Amino acid sequence: VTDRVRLSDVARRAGVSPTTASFVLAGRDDMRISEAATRRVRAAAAELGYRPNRTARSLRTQITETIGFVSDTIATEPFAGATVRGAIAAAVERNHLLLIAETEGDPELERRLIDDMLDRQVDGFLYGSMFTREVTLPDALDGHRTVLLNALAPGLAAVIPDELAAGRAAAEVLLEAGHRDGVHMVGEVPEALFAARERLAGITAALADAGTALESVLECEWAPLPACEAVAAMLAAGETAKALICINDRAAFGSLQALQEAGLRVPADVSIVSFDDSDLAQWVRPGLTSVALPHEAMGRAAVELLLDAPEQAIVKRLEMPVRRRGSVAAP
Amino acid sequence: VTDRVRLSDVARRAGVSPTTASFVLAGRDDMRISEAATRRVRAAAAELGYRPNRTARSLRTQITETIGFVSDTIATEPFAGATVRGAIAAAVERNHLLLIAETEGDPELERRLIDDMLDRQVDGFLYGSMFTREVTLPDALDGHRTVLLNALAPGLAAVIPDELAAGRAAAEVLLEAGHRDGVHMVGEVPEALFAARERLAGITAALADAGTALESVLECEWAPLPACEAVAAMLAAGETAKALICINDRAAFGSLQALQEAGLRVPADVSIVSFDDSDLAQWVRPGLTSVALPHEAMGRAAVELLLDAPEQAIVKRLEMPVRRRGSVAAP
DNA sequence: CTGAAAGCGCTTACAG
DNA sequence: CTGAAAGCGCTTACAG
Repeated sequence: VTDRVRLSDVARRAGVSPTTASFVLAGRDDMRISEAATRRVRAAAAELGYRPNRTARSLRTQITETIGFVSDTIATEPFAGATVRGAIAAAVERNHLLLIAETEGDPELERRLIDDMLDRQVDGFLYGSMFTREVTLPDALDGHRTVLLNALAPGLAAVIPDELAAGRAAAEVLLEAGHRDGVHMVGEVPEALFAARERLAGITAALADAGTALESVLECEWAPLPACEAVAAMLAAGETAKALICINDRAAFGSLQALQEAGLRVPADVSIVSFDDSDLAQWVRPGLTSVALPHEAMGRAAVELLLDAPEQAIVKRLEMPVRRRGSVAAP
Repeated sequence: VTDRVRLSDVARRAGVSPTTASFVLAGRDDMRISEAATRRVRAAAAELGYRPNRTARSLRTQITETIGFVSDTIATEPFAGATVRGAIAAAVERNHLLLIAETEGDPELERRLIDDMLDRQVDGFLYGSMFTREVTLPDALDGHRTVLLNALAPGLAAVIPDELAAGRAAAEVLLEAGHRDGVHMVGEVPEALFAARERLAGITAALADAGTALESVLECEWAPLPACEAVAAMLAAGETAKALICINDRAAFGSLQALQEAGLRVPADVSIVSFDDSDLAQWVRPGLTSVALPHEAMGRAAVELLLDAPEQAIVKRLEMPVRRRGSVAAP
């Protein structure tokens, strides 16, 4: 590596002081630098391929244009890599870079990672959670500009998916197709799970608005096998099902298997709507109509909130778009 | 935020010079600082909760303990988020942090991101690719310590999955179960695709060692529908299939559908082995025996290579472990 | 319109 | 055993 060009190199070549060179390069036209000097500095910088040493600049300005992204986990569904991608893209558009770390839910590791980022003088934090939930902000983040990502805490800026509206949307897809009776929900709804609670509330509200209600909620884990067993059991009990609202695509996948094994066709006999819009939703046949988590948009929105509205404790609820595929038909 | 404690604050409280405080905190026992001074500095630092300003330190030492992770894409299969996770974990274990960015395959954006990281004085780079492939190192990275991740270039350190051995392993799973005839491969093998080429080479070699060979290669895209159609067409043409080696789990998923529709059972009538070990492999029934991409291990290995063997152009081929499930049986 | 000087918070020869 | 001083590469009052 050849040594980096410094500001003093540019200044010397342009025949001005570092002060003047700095003013020109910073674009501070309030300093009334002469046309000639401006031109010479610009030319010198270009010829030498000058790039400012941001470490030095940051030491002086106290600004690093770097954001810390701290999350319990990064790679896993449903709080997926697309969130990271969205955050990175929004940051880069605003000339920032992201320092990323995973806490694995370990408070000690979390503390250390936040300190490590603070030592590197990050300008602010994105604090993320895999599942949407209420969190308490770590002490280490106290007093530092932070936006919660897929998490909520009193008095703090946050970005979450609008699960309530998503629940309504899922139910409305069925209502629009003409379904009123025999609508079951597949997947347990633990009180502690924000997404589940809100989805169910939205579903219930939309059905109530239409003067009807859920036939039943099949309590099972959010995975193919449990869902398959739950649906099979319901069918075996003689219940009629005309439509299933599955808590996620994996549960929908299992439900699909149960229906097939029972000789029921989707969507001719039973319609299915689910949540997440994971890859699975498009691989399965028929494709699943699914309400998507706006991962990328959430990452973007969090960065935008952090950078554009530094003082406000706004909670942004992002729309969860419905992806229509072939799993819904008239009853 | 209360102002950060500086080294000079610690020194004053301990009654020593910043020099002495720095030596103590840096653990430079070659400087023979007195027991008493050492104790006082340590106590003062602890009481004040001192943490060094890494920006200032970096400006002086030219070391940031920060690594730049540049990849064409980060969130997508098969070069998955687990790679990022592994890299982050290995970095944190070594007291480093990761600056992460995505180039989206755009050379201009790539150039800019690398420069942005260089401006922040990163100590080195991980340069990643979504698909394993030969790359040419961007000019901007010239002369900077770099490890390729899921990519190869002459004379450079790199971490890639051992696809050749993986191909052998897939074939051996079938051979061990007693398969010799009627083994087909599902999925096209473009010359440009390193993974495909090597997998096929490994399969071919293992079968040849056992004195047999692939019945055919079904050329189709690596997705459920194309694979389903290709397998259906083969069956319709009257070919007999006893085992399928599918280029990835999505192709295996499609193959499974085609077999089911043809009334063939897996694994009783036809065995299936595939690659990737994605979530799909465990959701499907029977579960797919699949050769896994060691994402997390690759991320870890790349960081370790970068930090522990800075001068060597080692190419690490990481083992792809076979995950055995229910899709293979004796013919 | 321009430059000399101070200072951001550290580390590290150097001198004693 | 310890400290005064220089310096990493910038930015920015301040003076002229």
